[in-house]
Amino acid sequence: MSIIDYNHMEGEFMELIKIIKALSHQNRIRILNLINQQDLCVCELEYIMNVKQSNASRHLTKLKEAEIIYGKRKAQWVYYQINVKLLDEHKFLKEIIENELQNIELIKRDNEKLNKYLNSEMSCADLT
Amino acid sequence: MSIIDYNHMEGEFMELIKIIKALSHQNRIRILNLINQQDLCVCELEYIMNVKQSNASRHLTKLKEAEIIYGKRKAQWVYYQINVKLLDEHKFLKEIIENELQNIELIKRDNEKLNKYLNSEMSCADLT
DNA sequence: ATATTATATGAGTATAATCGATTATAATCA
DNA sequence: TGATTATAATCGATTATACTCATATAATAT
Repeated sequence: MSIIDYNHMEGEFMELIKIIKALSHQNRIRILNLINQQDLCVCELEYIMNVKQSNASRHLTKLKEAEIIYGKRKAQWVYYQINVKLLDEHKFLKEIIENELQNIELIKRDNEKLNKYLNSEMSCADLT
Repeated sequence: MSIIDYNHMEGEFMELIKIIKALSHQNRIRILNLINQQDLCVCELEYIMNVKQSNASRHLTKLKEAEIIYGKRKAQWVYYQINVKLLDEHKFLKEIIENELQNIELIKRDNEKLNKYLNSEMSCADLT
């Protein structure tokens, strides 16, 4: 039996805690901020955030498990996007993503790097 | 060096993550819901939530460390209350506490038990 | 088919969070 | 003062989370 006994916690509460836990890491917040502006694949996040591929992938998995994001495959790449439906159902999520992050330096730098990348001629294929 | 290297994370980001982490446990959410309605001391929370004293106290400490709540001593008892200033600065907090919890059965039961207690002649002194 | 590229996952390790029981501290009361 | 009560802090054990490296899987390209 685990300490947090999800079997004795009803679905709605469990889901909320799962969402909040998914937000409780800086890399996952950074990912949400980025893909809220533009669908991105793992290697693009890896490049913009300057993290290991496995790191980006694992954090994406956590966000996916909480259904905050989902991925759509295009050729080799999986493009991740925000689950707008969930954002509408849980306004605090939208609040965090859209209003809590603007003054954070690391987020600003991520945004600059994203914009530079988007304005360049580059694509995922050039990032390796 | 810790995995989450707070030294390399600027203050604003660190503070936000700390707040979100403080929300990522069902007992802490329950506490916030309760003291949002009424200042309560540890033994009252222990009684209403039916948890161990050390459990309630530790979760309160986490919320205190994130500055979401603070305690004021009255005689032997420490009454905890919401930090309204922080709630105003971070609207997602207010969103969660006031709009996310109403449909959760466990929260409803907590509220019922709180109201029964408040309508009774009982005080902390009677709970042991 | 084989090689290449992108993504996901298993393994091992390190750190962090949680629990209950116990002990320490702080205020009150007899 | 000494006993009582409320709260906080500590201890050891357990579970959860996060990290990287290496490998597996999936799609594409030659």
